[in-house]
Amino acid sequence: MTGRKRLTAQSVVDAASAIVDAEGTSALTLSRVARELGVKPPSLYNHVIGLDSLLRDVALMATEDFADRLGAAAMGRTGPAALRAVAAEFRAYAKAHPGLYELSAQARPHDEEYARASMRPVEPVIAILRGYDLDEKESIHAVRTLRAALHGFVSLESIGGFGLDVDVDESFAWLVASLVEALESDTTRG
Amino acid sequence: MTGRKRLTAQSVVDAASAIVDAEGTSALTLSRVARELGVKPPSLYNHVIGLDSLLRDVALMATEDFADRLGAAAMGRTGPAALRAVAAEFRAYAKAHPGLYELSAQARPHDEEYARASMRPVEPVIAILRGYDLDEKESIHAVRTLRAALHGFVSLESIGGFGLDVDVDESFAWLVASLVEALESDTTRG
DNA sequence: TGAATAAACTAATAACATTAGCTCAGGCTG
DNA sequence: CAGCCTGAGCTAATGTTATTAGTTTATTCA
Repeated sequence: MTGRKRLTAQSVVDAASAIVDAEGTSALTLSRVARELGVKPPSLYNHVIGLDSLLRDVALMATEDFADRLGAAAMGRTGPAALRAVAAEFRAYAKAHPGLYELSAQARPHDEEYARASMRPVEPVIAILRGYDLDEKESIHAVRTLRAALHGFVSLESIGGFGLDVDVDESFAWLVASLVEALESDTTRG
Repeated sequence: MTGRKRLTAQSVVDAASAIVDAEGTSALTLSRVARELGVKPPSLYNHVIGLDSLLRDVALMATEDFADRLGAAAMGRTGPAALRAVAAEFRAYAKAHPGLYELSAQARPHDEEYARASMRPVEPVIAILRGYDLDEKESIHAVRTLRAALHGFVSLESIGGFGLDVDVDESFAWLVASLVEALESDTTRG
C-alpha cells in the first residue's frame, strides 16, 4: 500500500473548519473528522492534541482570517466610508462562515495567546476612529459600541433572530448609519 | 426506605438551570443533573424526554423570565427613560444569569413555540418605540438595531471580550446614549 | 386489603474521547 | 547496501456519556 493517508496538522484543521462551518461547532467530533479524512480516530492524535485543542486551532485560524479581511476592507479608506466598508465585510464574513464566526467570537479563559489574537479584528476599527476627534476614553467607548452592535447584529441574523417581513440589509444599513451618526455628533459635541 | 427522592419535572429543570448558570451550557449533562439530585441518570427519563429536551425547557423558562423582567423594567416609563431602564435590566439579567442568557439567545430551528417565546423579550422594546414617531419599517429597523446592540454588548461582556482598562459601565452608558440619540434624530428628520 | 401506577432501579447498547502498544514504510547511518 | 529509527498509521481497551428495556417497589386508591 503506497497510498497511506499522509495527514498533516493543517489538513486536520481544514477538515474541522469545513465541518464547523457546514454544521456548527457542536457537530465537530474527532470521529467525524477522521471519517471525513478516511482515517481512524486515534490517528488524529499524531497531529492534534485533542478535541479541545483542535477547536482552539480552528478558532485561532478563523480569527486571523477574519481580522485580515477587516483590515483589507479598511485599507485605503477613512471616516464613514471606512466604517461602512468594515461593517459590510464584518457581516459578509459572518454570513459566509457562520460556524467559524461563532467559534471565533467565543472566549477561552486562561489563554493569553488567544486573547491577543482576539484583539486583531478590532484593530481596523481602532485605526479608523483615530480619524475622529475623540479622546482616549471616548474612543474606547466607541470601539466597544461599534463592535457590540456589529457582533450583535450578525449573531442575531445568523441564528435567524429577525423575522422575515422587513429587509435585513436595510436594517443593517440603518444600524450602521446610526453608529456613524452617533460618532459624528459626539465628535461635534466635543 | 421511606425517603425516596420524589423528583418532579420542575426540580430537574431547576437543577439544570443552576448548572447552566454556574458552569455554562456545555457543563450540562444528565449524569451531572442526576448526581446533583442524588439519583441515577435513567431516573431522569421519568421526568424529561432527554438532554435536548431538557436544554430546550431550560431555555424556554429563561426566555420567559427574561421577558418578564424587561417588561417590568419598562412599566410606567416612556421614551428615553424607558429605553435606559430596559437596557439596564437587559444587561443586569445577562450578568446575573450568564448561562441562561446565552442559552436563551440561541436559536432552535423547527421549533415554532420556541420562536414565539423568543419574541417576548422584544415586546417591551416595540412598545417603547410606539412613543416615537417612526413609520412601520423604520420602527422595525430601530428594534433590530437596539436588540443587536444590547445583545452584542452583553455577549461580549460576558465572554470577557472587553479589555480591563476602561470602565465598562461607562461604555454601556455611551452605547445606550448613542442609540437614544440616533432614535431622536431619526424621528426629528422624519 | 389488594391492585394499579408512578418512579425509582439495574443492565445493556452505542457513540465518543482518549491512551497504550503494535506495525510498517521510508529515510538516514554506518 | 543493510540495518535501524522514526513517523504515522493501526487495533484494542478504558471511561464517560445518552439512551432504552425491563424490573422492582412504594404509594395511592378503590
